[in-house]
Amino acid sequence: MAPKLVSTSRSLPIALMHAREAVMGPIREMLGASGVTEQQWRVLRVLEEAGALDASTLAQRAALLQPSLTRIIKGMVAKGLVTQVQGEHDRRRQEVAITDTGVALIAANATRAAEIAEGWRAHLGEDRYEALLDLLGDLADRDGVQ
Amino acid sequence: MAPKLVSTSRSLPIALMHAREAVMGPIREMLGASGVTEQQWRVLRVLEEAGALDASTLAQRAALLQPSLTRIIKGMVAKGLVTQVQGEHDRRRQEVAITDTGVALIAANATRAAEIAEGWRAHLGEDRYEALLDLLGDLADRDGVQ
DNA sequence: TGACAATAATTGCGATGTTAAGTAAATCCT
DNA sequence: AGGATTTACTTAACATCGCAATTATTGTCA
Repeated sequence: MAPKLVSTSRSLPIALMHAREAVMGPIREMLGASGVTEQQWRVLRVLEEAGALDASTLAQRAALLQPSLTRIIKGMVAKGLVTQVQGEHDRRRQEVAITDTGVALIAANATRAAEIAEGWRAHLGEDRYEALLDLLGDLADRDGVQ
Repeated sequence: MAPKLVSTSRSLPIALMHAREAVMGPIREMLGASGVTEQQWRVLRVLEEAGALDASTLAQRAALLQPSLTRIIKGMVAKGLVTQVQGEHDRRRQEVAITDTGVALIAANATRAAEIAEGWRAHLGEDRYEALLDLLGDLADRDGVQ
């Protein structure tokens, strides 16, 4: 017979969706004023941290699919937030880099972003907050297995 | 000056996205064969567990937005997976219920779904798996605050 | 070298996410 | 009673997701 499935309230996918919903709320509120989406924000954050990246690596680190990134970058180039140049050695690659405008947008939101992150940390407590990030990392590391 | 933001690898939103990506992979693979999306699967799981629900409650429990649910239900009614009837007392409400076909679809995937869930539990370990669900629940409970 | 495979990115399509506006029904309030 | 609010859902518009197919470029190897 069919096994009994766990309660939906203890289902990992549903719990992740609910958590994401709660976490993204304040972020979207913050970003709305700057006219960037949460995806564009992730792209900016990754690029500012890592420097110029090819599209594949950028997509992976920003948790975006390649096709989505292609379209997102197009909009960001138009807004002057990033640049996109063809790779020299490998002309298949598209090197994406953040612009001064993009850096300025991050700076303009850094205070609020830090406040929001601190709010979560305070809500869960330092130790549990770090433990959560570790656990989520362990899930992501298992990507593709099974 | 602008505060320094945490590394993107320790960013809660990005960690959640990566975890979701990893967790959903095997599920989508499983559901693809049945011709249902992960969202439709969540709707079925919630309805089978809770019985008939109005659209708002269903959307909340399945972690879907109302507009998305409206469209998803339309497709599911067409496929015979759920029924949708106007509320008797309150005719604004739409009562959604799972059909025998929907129950059968869950049963057909229950074994594989249980295997996948067990894989995560084994990967993290019982205690850490439960702790993760608790932590995600705490995040979701904070929805709206701040 | 030249067909073939592999890689990086783009494009197309249908479904969903997100916000805002619209519609219908119930509730409030004097 | 009845006009203003609130509530539940739907529709609309646009961006993104997720998958598949395509294009352009590079790498492989007989």
